[in-house]
Amino acid sequence: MSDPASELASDAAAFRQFSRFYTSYIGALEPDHQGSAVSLTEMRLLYEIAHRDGPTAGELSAAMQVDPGYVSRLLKGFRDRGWIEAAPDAADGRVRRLSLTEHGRASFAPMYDRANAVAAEFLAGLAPGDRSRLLTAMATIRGILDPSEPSAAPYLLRPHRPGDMGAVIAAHGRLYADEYGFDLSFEALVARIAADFIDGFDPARHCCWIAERDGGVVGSVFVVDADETTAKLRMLFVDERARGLGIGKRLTEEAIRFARSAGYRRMTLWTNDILIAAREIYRKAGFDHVASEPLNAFGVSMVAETWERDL
Amino acid sequence: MSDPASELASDAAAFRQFSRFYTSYIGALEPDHQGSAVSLTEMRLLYEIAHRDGPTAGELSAAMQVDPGYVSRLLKGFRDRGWIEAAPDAADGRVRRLSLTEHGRASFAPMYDRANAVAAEFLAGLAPGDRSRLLTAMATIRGILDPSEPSAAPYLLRPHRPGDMGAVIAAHGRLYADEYGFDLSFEALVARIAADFIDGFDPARHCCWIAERDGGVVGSVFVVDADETTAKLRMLFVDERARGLGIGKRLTEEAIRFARSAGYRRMTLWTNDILIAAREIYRKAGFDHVASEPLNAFGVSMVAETWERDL
DNA sequence: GAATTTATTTGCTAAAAGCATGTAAGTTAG
DNA sequence: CTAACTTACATGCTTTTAGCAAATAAATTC
Repeated sequence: MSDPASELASDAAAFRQFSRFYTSYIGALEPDHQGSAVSLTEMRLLYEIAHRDGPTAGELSAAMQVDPGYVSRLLKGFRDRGWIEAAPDAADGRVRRLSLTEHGRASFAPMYDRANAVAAEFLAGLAPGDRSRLLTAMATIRGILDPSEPSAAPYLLRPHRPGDMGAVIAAHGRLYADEYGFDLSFEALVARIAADFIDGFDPARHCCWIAERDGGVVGSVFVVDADETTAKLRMLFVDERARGLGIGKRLTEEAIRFARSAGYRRMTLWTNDILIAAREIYRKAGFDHVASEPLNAFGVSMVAETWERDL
Repeated sequence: MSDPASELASDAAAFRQFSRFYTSYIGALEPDHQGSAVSLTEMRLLYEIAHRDGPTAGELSAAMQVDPGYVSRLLKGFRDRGWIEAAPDAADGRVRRLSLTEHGRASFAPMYDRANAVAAEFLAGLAPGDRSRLLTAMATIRGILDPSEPSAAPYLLRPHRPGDMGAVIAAHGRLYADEYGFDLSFEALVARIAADFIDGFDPARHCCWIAERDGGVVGSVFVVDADETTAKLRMLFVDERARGLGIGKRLTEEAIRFARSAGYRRMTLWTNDILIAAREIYRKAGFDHVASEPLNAFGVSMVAETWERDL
């Protein structure tokens, strides 16, 4: 597993195994096209015609990776059945813009609905949590394989809810242990801070933002009060796997926005010299480094830093 | 979106859209079978023969949902090429058990490897984070759609390490909120217990077991000291998705074993009347219910119970 | 305006896969 | 123990699916 080449090979095997599984699974789930009025390819073609704006035959052939001659033949069949009509293009006399007729739409809809109904029935049989996990996972795969479909936001900011504090604690513990060699006592400290946050939570003065991606917590930021007019930013983190999306910047901005609207006049935060990426985010967000002191904690030596900015 | 029926319908549409996308995507990715020695179906068939133990033609036809006649014909082709051999069954003279010959294995391997190599090359082109997200998402889908394949590795017990306390806290918070309606203050309580455990950790007197499965924490148990001769079992949990594997029983046994070897003479634990499954585990592990008192906490009314056993 | 390119159609063909029937081996009712 | 039925696989025949290559017609380039 440590050898990158063999890891890649086993990933490839897993990938293909999934594909094999999925295609056969879907084959079993899709209503039987055997003997039905339209084949699966015809169905796809109709779908594309319905969901594009006046496509041409060539466009469909290219998009679906189907032989143009075959597409032409299938379209002829649709025309014979009165499902589509082909309007000559104003600019180019060779191409013909295709669209479903009323009759085509009426014929296609029930076929499409029937297939969807089978899928819906299947989904309804799943536990609600599984259903959303399934669709999230599908969106994830789609987002990775098909960059043209940026499928909604790559991440989501939301307030905290049960399970989040633990996730934030776990992420801090793992991250700081892996990257900076902190020992377990750091995770204990974070756990206490999180517990204090919950027990003393005052929505007017405190706030927590959780960054979520693929159903998992990938970032957080907390705002608590240092004194009457000073807010304190705490526990900012972004998971390694979600970096480069601007999540850290966004969380910091949201924290500042909240602090301002809650009436604080200054904001302070505590960090240290080894957290290079975080320092950069703070600097760009308008914080200044105002004090330093050496610190031995969590089994590591570092320089603790205080940063501040006016709001 | 608030209407459950229309939500289900849109989920179904998303589900099918993904399937459409994925099958066409995979079709494009698989090496071109056009003109190649074997068709995709032949490839699947060879794969099934290689990965089953002496399958029969009928078995393959049923599993792959392919016409028996067609399967028979394809098998004949394989036999003609010397790729498979058919041994008559001892019990039933009609059936013939199939297996790859050496030559068949040698012919199949490169085809299979080539397909895997294409997949590997594709995966190598992805960002490393995307690759792991992709495979995780695939495993998620597979786990939901195909519960019969609950991954090879059942589970693993190990001591705690960075990130585990947070995971345990998160699991408690989520689980008790979902199943019993506990509010956030419960998660804060668990966080404090976990923090205290780490800060006061004494390997001779305390212990923590983490149950891990597919790289995630799916269960835990803690042993701390109540007094000189009494051990206290705490924070036993098993994730919903890992139930039925005997993890709860196993964790409890390990906790008892540790307590005994650490020299404790009694073991006590605190639970409540609504945790039916946990109570059953404690009962079977030899604990007796010795005291009850009503409790209002975490936004819920319950009856707190103390259980004990000698070691 | 001839040559070339592009969008679509059509003739031909091959592969893929199903249906119906056949055959031999096994099972069961009388 | 046989006749009737069932099961597992094989074969003949056919349909469906889909590709290649050449044809046609409009558009573009030289």
